[in-house]
Parts: sequence; C-alpha cells; structure tokens
Amino acid sequence: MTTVQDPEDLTARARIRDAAIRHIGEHGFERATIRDIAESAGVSLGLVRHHFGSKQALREACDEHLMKTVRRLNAEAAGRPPAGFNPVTALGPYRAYLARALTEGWAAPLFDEMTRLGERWLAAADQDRADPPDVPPRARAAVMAAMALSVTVLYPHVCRGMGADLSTPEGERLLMRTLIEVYSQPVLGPEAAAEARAWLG
Amino acid sequence: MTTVQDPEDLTARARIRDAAIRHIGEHGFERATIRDIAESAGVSLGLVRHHFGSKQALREACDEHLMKTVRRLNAEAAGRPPAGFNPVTALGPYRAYLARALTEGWAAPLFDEMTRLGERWLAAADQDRADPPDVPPRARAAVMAAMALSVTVLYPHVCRGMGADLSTPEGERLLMRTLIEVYSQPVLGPEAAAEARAWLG
DNA sequence: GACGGGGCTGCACGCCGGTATAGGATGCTC
DNA sequence: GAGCATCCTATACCGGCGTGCAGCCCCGTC
Repeated sequence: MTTVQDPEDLTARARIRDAAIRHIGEHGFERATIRDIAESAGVSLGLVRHHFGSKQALREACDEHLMKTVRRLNAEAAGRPPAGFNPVTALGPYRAYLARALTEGWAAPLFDEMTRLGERWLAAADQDRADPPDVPPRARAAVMAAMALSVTVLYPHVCRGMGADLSTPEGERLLMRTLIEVYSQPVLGPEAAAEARAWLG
Repeated sequence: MTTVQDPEDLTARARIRDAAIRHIGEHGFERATIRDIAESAGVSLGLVRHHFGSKQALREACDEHLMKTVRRLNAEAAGRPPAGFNPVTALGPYRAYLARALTEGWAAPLFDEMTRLGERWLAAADQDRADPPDVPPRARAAVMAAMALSVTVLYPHVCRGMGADLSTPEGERLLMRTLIEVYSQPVLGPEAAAEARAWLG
C-alpha cells in the first residue's frame, strides 16, 4: 500500500481518516468508536468532530478516499495482465475497510463501478465466442463482480481455509496461483450445465 | 425456509430465536437490540434474558440453529443436480443471517464445513482430468467456497447489479441461469492463464 | 390446598459512546 | 497589534442498550 503522498497526508485530518479506515476495517462501523480512532490518530476527541462533524460524515470521507484509491489502483493495473484481477493484497489496510463497506450496506457505487467495468470486459471477451450467452450481460457482470470480491470479503475464512496468511508474499503467490487455476477451469462441464439448464425447465 | 416443524417451534423460545435471526440478519449483531427482538417475538425483554442469558448466548443459539438448518438443506439437496449449488434463495430468512455470521467474525465452522464438502467434490471431479492441478486442493476448495458464498454475502449488491429482486421466482430463475452460465465458462482462456502464470514467475 | 418451579413481566441500574459547547493556542492579514 | 479564522483540547450531556433483580402467574404434585 504506502498511500500516495498527497501533501495533505501529513495533516491531522488525514491521520484521523487513516485511523478510522483501520479501526472500521478491523472492528466494523458500529464497534469502532470515535474515541479509539482519535487516540490512534493521536488527537483529541473533539478534533474528529471538528473536522468531520459526525461519525457518519467521517465514514463518508473514508468511503470517498477508498473510492479514489481503488480508482487509482485500477488505473495502474489496467496495463498489466489480469493476474492482479482480484484486489486483495494490493489494497493493504483498505482491504478490511472495503469488506466492511460492502457488507455493512454502503459502498454501492463502488460495486456498481466494478460491475460496469466487468461488463465492458465481458463484452470484449464475448467477441470471440461461438455460442451466444443467453443471459443478460449485466447479470453476468454482477455475479462475476461478486465472485471477484469474494476473497476480499471473506478474507479471514479464506486464509483459514487455505492454511496460509494471504498478506505475506508466499500467501499472495499461493492465492494468485489458486485463482488462476480456478478461473481457468469451468466448474460445470458442458453436460452438467445442460443437465442443470434442463432441470430449470 | 418454512422452518421444519419441530415441536419446539411454537414455543416462545423458538419465536425469540427466529426474531433474533431476522433482526440480526437485517441490521447486524451490534445494531440489533434485545428490546426490538423481544418486541418482534411478542415477549418481554426479561424473557429473552431468562431463556438465553445474554445477547452473546442468544447469537450462539441462532448460530447453532442455522448450522442445523444448513446441514438439513444440504442433505436434501445432495441427491439433486447441482443447479441448487448456491444456497441463496433456499435459505430464506437465514440468508441474511448467514451473511452477517460470515462477515462479522463468527460462523467459521460453517465455512470450514463448506470447504471440506467442496474438497470432496473437487476430488471426485478431478478424477477425470488430464492435466494435474498444481495447487493444493484445500486452497482451491477454500476459494471456491468463498465464491459460492459471494452472492449470499453480497446479496443486495448483486440484486441491484442484476436489476432484479432475487427473492422472487423470476429473480431466482435469472440468478440460476446466470450462475450456470458463469460456472460453465472459464474466465481465463488457456493462453491467458499461461500468461498469468508466467507473469507470476 | 399448599407448595415449588418454570415461564414471564417490569423496572431500575450503570456504562458506553455520539453529540454539544466553551475555550485556548497559533498564525495570517490589514 | 488587533482582529479573526483555523486548529485543537477538555468536559459535560444524555440517550440507548445490555444487564440484574424482584416478583407474579400458572400448573403439576403430594
């Protein structure tokens, strides 16, 4: 991670925001207290309120910052091969916050943006396909966006299940290789898919 | 849903448990209050405490009940074709609770059980594969379990993204068809996978 | 019919945490 | 150097919520 060095990133306001992202990511919005955030940032309780007004507004500021960061990372990764498709390690401390944001109700715009991105990607990938997918692209993109985010959202469980700390380089490598394997292999063979489709009627 | 008719399911204790599952599923553990749960169940605040002792214990009782329900649904679905693979609509009111349980830190046993199930399924599916997957089965199973749960966990976003209410029969059908489509098509073609693998080194 | 226990209620306590406000320090402008 | 905005602290308020407790009702039992 190592957040980009905006000039503002040394200010108390930025320190508070970063501390909030860490605390909310770790404990969730409800359990994260303004007091703890203030202490982590090394400022007083009142200053948080002075800069952000309310806990909600603080969260929204975090959301905005997350949004900017994700867009930046996305732009950086645009040129590279799709090995970095799943943004789990690149996000660093933002990973946990993103997971909370997605599961605790906010962050809809971010998911929608990912869906749109996925839709464009799908449109390009469908160019060279013989059989026509009879499912709306939006629907496919939404499901695939959810799947792409699943490791991010269920991070602790995936770590435990894989028996590896995914924040370490080895863990990251293992995850990447696993993702490539999973993504390059269809889960349902043609006959199984046909059977399932038939079962649906 | 339509909870199995245990004899106990008419008792106040069961009503409280069901109300708790609904409230926690809807609002999360922190925001769900014992008072609201009691009111929903049509009982007094003290009775909740009388039956369950504490809010934590109430949650654990809900977890246990969820576990039983999931196991039952899983056993029922064992015989059928894998069209019902993703347990999103079958869970009914438990869906939201399961999502909370997975993302708010508990429910590790449930995820692990799904991983083990997936591992067995993978072992069977790998029987008839030519190329050897060079990734630990556990890792693959964990990632695939996460992906299978992604729609459950990110349900509201997927609903919004697909532009359909997935709790309706039409929405369910659309989701199923989409899942079949996604699962039956590899995301990465052989050359893209090779490129990604090469990029990893 | 007394008696005991489980299901159930109502109330009060105490803490925690978001909100509000008064005020001090610092630095810039005219 | 007076005025003022900005940054920052300390402290008080107060509502919400988990917890603890005293007691009532009802029903089975001897």
